[in-house]
Amino acid sequence: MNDPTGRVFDALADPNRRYVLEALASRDTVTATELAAELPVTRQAVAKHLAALNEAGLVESRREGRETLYQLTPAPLGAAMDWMASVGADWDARLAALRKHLRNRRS
Amino acid sequence: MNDPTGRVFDALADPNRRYVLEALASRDTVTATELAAELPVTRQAVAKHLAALNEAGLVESRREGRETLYQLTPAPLGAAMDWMASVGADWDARLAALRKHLRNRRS
DNA sequence: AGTATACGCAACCCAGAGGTTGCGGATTCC
DNA sequence: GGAATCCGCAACCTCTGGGTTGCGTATACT
Repeated sequence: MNDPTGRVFDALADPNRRYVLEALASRDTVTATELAAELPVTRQAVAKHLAALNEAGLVESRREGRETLYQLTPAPLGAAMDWMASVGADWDARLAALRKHLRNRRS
Repeated sequence: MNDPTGRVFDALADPNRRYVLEALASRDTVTATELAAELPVTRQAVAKHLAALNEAGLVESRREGRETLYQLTPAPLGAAMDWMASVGADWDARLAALRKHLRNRRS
């Protein structure tokens, strides 16, 4: 799991974690207890998810007084999207080659 | 897990599954035993992974004689990329608004 | 016909992820 | 100072996901 892209997909694989990211996308700062009120899980569970997101580099934490604020860091999403795009692109290339080959055979 | 996007991320969360997709991107057709030779796992394990990828709509299977051929179907990748893009975009929008706000305060 | 190959199905094992409860320590409010 | 929040740490539980072995079956080779 040293692979950063792998950690991102791992982080995105959980629905609660995706909810956290969605919330973070429209709220720009959030605390664990705040999210725990909107989710069917405990504050500690949310804290673990935030830790996982932080581990994946998708989130940064900053302590402000007695509460810990979490903030989105969408950069790693780019790398993950690049991976998917490359898989899709290579496949598209092969598909195009196949089409060309079929056209040549037919003529 | 009715959410199709969720199933895609779930599928991409496993390194062996990502290897399968990479192989499939450059080979356009593949069998379970073939992949099992290149991976540190059994044929059955690979078969399960292919089943998971099929469940996520990333792969299609077709039986040809005594072997089962698997083929990439990259369409669902697009939906997953859209999800990530929207999260990133919303965040970027909020960031731009914050910058604007700071500029106004400063002047 | 007999052997070898490729598959699917089922039972089983096990580590780890997601979740909970129960604390104790800071920080803010009155 | 005392009560109310907000947090982190740790122990614990449960269940599912990735993996294996074993077996029966269908297709291909010779």
